[in-house]
Amino acid sequence: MKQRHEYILGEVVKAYLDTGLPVGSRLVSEQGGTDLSPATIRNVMNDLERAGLLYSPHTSAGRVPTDTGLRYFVDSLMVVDSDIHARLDAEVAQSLAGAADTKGVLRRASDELASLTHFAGLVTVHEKRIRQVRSISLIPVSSERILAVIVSDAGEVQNRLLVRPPRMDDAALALASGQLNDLLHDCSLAEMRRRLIREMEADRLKVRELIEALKNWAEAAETEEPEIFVRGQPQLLEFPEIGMLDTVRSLMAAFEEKEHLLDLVNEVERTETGVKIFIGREHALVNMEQISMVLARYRGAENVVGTLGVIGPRRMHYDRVLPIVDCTARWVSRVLGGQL
Amino acid sequence: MKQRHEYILGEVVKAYLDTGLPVGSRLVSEQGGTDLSPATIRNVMNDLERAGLLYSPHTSAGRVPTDTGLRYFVDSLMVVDSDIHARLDAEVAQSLAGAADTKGVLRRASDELASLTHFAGLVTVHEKRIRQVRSISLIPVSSERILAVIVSDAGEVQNRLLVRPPRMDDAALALASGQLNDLLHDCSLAEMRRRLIREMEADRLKVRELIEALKNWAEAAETEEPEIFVRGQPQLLEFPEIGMLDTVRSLMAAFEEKEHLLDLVNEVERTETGVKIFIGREHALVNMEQISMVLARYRGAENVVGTLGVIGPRRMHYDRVLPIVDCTARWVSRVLGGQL
DNA sequence: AATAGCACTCGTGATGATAGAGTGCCAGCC
DNA sequence: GGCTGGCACTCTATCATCACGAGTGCTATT
Repeated sequence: MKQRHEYILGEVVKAYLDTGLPVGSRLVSEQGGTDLSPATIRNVMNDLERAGLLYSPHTSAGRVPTDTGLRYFVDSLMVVDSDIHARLDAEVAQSLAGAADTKGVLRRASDELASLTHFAGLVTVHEKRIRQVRSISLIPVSSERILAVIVSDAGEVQNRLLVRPPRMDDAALALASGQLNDLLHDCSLAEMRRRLIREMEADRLKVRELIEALKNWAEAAETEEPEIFVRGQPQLLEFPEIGMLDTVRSLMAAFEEKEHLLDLVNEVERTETGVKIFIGREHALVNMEQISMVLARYRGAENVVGTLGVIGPRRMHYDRVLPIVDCTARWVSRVLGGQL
Repeated sequence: MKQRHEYILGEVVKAYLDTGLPVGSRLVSEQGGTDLSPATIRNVMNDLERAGLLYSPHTSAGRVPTDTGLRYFVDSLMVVDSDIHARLDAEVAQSLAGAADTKGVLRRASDELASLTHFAGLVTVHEKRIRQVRSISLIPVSSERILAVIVSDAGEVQNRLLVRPPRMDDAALALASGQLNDLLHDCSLAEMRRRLIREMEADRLKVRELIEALKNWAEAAETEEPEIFVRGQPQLLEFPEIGMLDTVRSLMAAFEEKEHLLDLVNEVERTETGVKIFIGREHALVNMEQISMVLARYRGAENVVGTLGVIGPRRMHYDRVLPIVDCTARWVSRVLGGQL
């Protein structure tokens, strides 16, 4: 592509990102650091339109970059201000430092993404499920309740209050706890369920209710919903192109039915590390052609991994958002890696 | 109020609930079980308007019930179909039965509220915070991690993975666990924090890092966010009176900043048990004049209490929604009371 | 007391004219 | 040959106008 064409594409994109409106040849001629006449620019824009990088909503509107146009801009033309990283770093670090636990870190991360970008911040967690049981213990809580705690090989913990079987004192409980631990040590949830059923049939452990409860738990844990933290949705409505009723509906639906979002987000998973940008139709979410996403993976210690990023209008300033997402992902990884 | 006036108010309200549009005298005259002429009805409607129960958006539109008009309808005119309870009961019970734990029950409840009413279902949890520590225990997890578990006097459990101090074997851990338990047994979170600080200063327990971590935890737990489950928000957008941009924005903001919602919801708390209805401006949420809420308390065992209900358009069929909320609250209470 | 009729008001939707923005193309200029 | 100024053209957004329909309030009538 000729240098002039690149230059003009860049100018059109920049103007579009600022205003969200179609940009005409005159504007480019006047604002840009060039002294080309509108007519010349029109010719170039015509070429760009034929190449599929721009398009006109109608005859006498200016041009708007297509998804491919924006993509070209992001991939080849955009320069990310490197100074920004330094300023961001402190801000993000401070915000995450105050968090108490993993959940808190992720919540704050989504908060921070939202407030830095003024779009919606999104953090998802994958792989948190217990795949392999490392240990299980039963702890007395009161005369009527006991607490069961399962720790996975990934260090993830789940616990639940259970009803204490009648006539089971603390000693018996400790014994049962040991037995259970021997039985279930290092097996998967499915295996755990199977073994518990076998035990129930054999009625070896005498505490049928307890085992039943554990079995139900194992079943439930397998089908648990993935978690997702979203902040700043209302901010999106400020953008008229998103304020369309259909878009809002789809957006809310997407956040509520997390599956679609997660499918998409999994793609980032498969990509190399780094930030991945989806522009307009590049994600396949319907009614969300006006929406872009900037996502990155993070990876804490203990197999806590996931995706975080920003959902905003197609016309966001990718050069500012990209370092924000990148920086946040790095810090989340660092904080989680250090603390958990 | 004269019987005829009540009758006509009722007809207007019913028609309004169906269509959401202003209703004129002719419509009432034709649909209703009366043979009064439109002119007569106009006179009555005029009286009702002066009484503040109806109002006209403009000269030649029909009448719309005011908040007070709807309130009068709900309090005095509405008859709740009692058959509905029986059908609901089975449905709700079945839906909640499948849930694995408290959180699951609440999530399903909000789901069920949303799908039964086609509005947004809302479930909040109060009083789940730990006020008084009943017991604390440290459990070995791996050579590098230990699990700290705090059980409150309300039976609520919180746990957290901590880094195991170097050179602390399982025996030392058990010892420390006992000591801590003696120290912190039956004290409030604030008190727990104070004692831990004192211990740190005296350096009596030798495991400074551990205590520090616990202290941080106590601080974080005090400021923890209340939980809230919302489902079915997108369904609200189907109603044109809610599809207004301002309303949507306020709605999303309200769900995101839970404080306002919770303030409101706390009012239900103070009321006697039963279902409480907020119509339009009766709640003080700005930009949400077109929105009503139907809320009820639930109360499980172990001090798990909260509020649940429905957020929908002002023109909802209160006679159908009311039993749904009521029934759900009862079942949530029952299920949580039985299982926890 | 209820009704019928009528004049009046107001919002809605269609129509048409106008101004403005921006293009495409052509002829001329460097 | 590439760039530019000029011009005709197209399309949209906006506004005023108009007719229509809906519904009311009032008054005369039964």
